[in-house]
Amino acid sequence: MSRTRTNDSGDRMVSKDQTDSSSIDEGSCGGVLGGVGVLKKGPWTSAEDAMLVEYVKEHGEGNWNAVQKHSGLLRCGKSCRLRWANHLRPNLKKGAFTPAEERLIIELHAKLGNKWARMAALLPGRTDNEIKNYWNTRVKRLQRAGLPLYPPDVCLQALNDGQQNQDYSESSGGDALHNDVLDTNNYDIPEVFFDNLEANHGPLSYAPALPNIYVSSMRTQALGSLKNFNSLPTTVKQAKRTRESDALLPGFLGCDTDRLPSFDPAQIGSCKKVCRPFGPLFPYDASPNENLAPFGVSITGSNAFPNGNFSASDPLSKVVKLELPSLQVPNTVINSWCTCPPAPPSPPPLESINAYIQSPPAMQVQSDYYSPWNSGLLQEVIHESHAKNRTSDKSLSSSVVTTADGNGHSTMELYEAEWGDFGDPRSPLGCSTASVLSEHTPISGISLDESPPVKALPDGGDKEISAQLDFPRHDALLEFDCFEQSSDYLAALLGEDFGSEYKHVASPTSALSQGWGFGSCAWNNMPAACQMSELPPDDIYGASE
DNA sequence: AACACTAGCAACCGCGTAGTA
DNA sequence: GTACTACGCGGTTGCTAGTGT
Repeated sequence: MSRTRTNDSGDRMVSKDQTDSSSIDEGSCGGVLGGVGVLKKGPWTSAEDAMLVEYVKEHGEGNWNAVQKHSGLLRCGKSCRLRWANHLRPNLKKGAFTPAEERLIIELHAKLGNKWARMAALLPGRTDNEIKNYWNTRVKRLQRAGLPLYPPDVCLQALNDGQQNQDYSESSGGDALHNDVLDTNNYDIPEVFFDNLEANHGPLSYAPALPNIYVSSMRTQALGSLKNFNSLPTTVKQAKRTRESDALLPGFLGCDTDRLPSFDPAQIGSCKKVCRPFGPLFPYDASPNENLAPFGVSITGSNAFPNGNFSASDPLSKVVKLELPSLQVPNTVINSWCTCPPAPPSPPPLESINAYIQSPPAMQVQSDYYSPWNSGLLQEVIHESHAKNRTSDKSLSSSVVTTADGNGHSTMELYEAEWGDFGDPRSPLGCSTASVLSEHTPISGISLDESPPVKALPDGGDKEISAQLDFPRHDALLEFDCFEQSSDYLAALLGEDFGSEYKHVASPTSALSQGWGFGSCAWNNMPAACQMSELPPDDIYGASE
């Protein structure tokens, strides 16, 4: 299916041009330029390429509108620039993306969103258009397959970056919701990961549907439709287009050590910052019926859903509409709903929350709405619930976190299959993120409607969850060969400083040892199921120190 | 073999933004 | 302040090649 891209455009274009004189048309660049002639559109011919190359050799890049003037090329400057940038400039790498590149793209996209040019800058020899096409194709493919867009580890890392950003913003003393850093870095990221452990997307819910998917590119979909997905980075758009200002890079590279939150094991269970504006991009589906935040808080206008998915016609969104973009939600809301102890003044009584969860209004409470806030709230609730009444009150957790089918399968198994190319997908968080992603899988082959009802866990259910999340200890993650490879690759691209840190972060084990990256992400964003586990973190991940 | 369908890619288009004269 | 230029990006279109019937 895949066409060879190597040097194909020219030849193909020649034939095309030879047969299609209609390619000469009014160009978007003005069509007729200064009476010189009609600007040509359509595929480039080898002759045109040669002319352009010659021009660039002589005059260098830039001033593309002068190309037509100086070279006689009947192409608009824009077209020339694109042609040069995408096909003619030296050191362009042709051919299919390598697995390492694919992985890197995925990682970058998780961090940067649709910043194709920025990604291209980190992928030597690749163009933004190429990356975009690859991504869009991939999205479509995975969408069809009902797969999540991102592998668990990438999701988690992105989330962790968000945490870092949050930490940074908080430590910087600024208004976390209004400072530029956040505007730039903290894109609305869906959260509430533990919801996705719902049984209704039980393990392997769609795994059988994807046997033949191109494994190396198989992560996705989670994140919904292509449009939804593509729209998500609109948050990036709104984050203002700074020209390689690197404003976003900290988010992605996440390696500004000054910003790195220290990983305090003592903090692990404290659930202190469960609500974070998750960092760069976590594209996901924000279909209309998923806009309902827990407890009836429907956050509309979120930057995360700029694509119109917040349909006014959506009855669910009528509950409570916060018209502010998510990052502009009043602090009071945030404080009351998202922050954990110390003593949040306004969190609804646990009982009421429980009541709500257990007897939600007549609306969808699929827990598949991911606001930047509900995660924190839920985590808090869960945490409190767990702390308060570890043995008696399982209802809350069971409402939020449900086990799969009880047969011991976990969603990770799916990813194990999906992510074979990238080593062991059974990251400690694979369980959650996979579920999270699957939650937003409209085309998963299993509709939400078909999902089994959320079931309350029997006593000890949390342990069951824990058992189901019986992922290997983190030392098993050493199998993340490809991940390491891509990290190495990134290191090579970005220099040792970044590379080393990124690699450390990228490496689950090193992340754990360093106390961030996977480590901090792993726990702070740990699905409730994991957090509710009786096991201390060390018992989950294994001794990290 | 012929046809229809589909995936992937190159290129275009329109809009917005940044830099500069 | 304005115009111009270049760039970035999302969306779209059209073509080619592969695949299925």
